[in-house]
Amino acid sequence: MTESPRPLRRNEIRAQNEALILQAAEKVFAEAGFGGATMQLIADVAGLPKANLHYYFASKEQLYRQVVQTIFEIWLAAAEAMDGAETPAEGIGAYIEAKMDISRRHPNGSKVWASEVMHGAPVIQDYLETTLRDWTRGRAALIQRWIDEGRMAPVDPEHLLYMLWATTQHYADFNHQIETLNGGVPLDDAQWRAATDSVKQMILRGIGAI
Amino acid sequence: MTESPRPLRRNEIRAQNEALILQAAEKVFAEAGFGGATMQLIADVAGLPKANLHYYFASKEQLYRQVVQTIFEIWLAAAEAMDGAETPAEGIGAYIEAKMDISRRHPNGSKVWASEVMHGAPVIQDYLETTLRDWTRGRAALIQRWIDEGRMAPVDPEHLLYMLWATTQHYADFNHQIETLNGGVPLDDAQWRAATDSVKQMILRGIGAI
DNA sequence: CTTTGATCTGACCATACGGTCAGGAAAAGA
DNA sequence: TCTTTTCCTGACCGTATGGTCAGATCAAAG
Repeated sequence: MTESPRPLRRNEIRAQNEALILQAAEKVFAEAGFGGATMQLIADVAGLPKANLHYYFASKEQLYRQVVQTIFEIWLAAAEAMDGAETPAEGIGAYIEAKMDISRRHPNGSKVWASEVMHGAPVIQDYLETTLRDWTRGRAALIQRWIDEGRMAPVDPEHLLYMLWATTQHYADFNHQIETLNGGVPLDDAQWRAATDSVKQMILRGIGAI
Repeated sequence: MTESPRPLRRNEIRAQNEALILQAAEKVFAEAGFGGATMQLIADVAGLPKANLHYYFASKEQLYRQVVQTIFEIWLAAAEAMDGAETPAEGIGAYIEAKMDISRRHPNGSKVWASEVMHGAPVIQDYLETTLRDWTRGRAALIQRWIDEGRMAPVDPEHLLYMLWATTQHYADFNHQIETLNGGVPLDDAQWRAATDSVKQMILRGIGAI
């Protein structure tokens, strides 16, 4: 569509094409699943010949792995919203805000992750056992500290985390269902604001943080 | 494995084989997705020759459709737990119990449904637009009535329903992740009880029902 | 027993898929 | 300019897939 006529430098070419392919792959993997996605379709979406994909990514699986990895890193970065906070209302509220924002901006990434985990995490099992486990333990400890300090109700920190993940990611993974129930149109700005506020209100009150 | 040596009657043969195939299909579709599932694998899991599947089900898509339909009906039946109730705590509490129980007993069905919706509901779009929409409106009205009667906090009924779906189904759809974080073993009876209680407590308190 | 219609299945087919490769085009370096 | 390296791609390949079909098998009706 909008092709830059300027000749590209070597570095730019590689960076641009890899980004183009990853973007197309995220979309196709999200819409069709790993098994249903085809390299040909990804190539078409990216606007490149199929053989060109295999120049940058050795195999379908390797391309998929990169897509999943990218999403995971986005989520990890969002978790920092929880850290600097003094109170649970602040920390968990900011985390909900950040995760709802990701659900809106990266619904496809969220879907690819969900699909991967649902199928038994064949590709990112090591991440679950290392990075995610450590992350979870750290945050559970933080929540437990808040509980011990009497700043919130004595809930099970692990199940609270599951609720946070489930609820926020639902707006990405099930956005088609939500859209259908919304009269066939996506949530607009005000509705996303309302959704985020609803989630924050219900969860924060549910854990006695407000 | 446990084959009944007794000769089967005609009706029994059909009913038994269809059930066998549907059960195998649910498992394979859940583990591999629609695109990744193969009729050969479903046949192997069912212990039947592949050609026999096509005797009972005309196509892979038709078999898939039946699997999705079955799950949907299970969920609809569970919704009745919400109806007879007097108070929100009773009604929503019973609904959470029922949905958590389904997540434990039918994790594969839940995954197939999630996968179908994530991929844009190509097969069950009509269900979303008719049955599910009507169901949602009915329950939202019921919740609104409770709010108007001052029995619970004024939350947005629709977002409450999303939270209920998201949280309960998370224990089925992401059971692999939960299992990994649980030291690699599935939740036992006590842990399922604790999970259900946690969810009930947080949500019911979150909506001011207790 | 004979007939009938449902059940079953090995062998087969057309297609689509992931992946390869030889060789051309283009940019960077000398 | 000439050489080298990277980038690009049409054509091709082996394999696996969903689906078909003719004919065997078997329960039940007459």
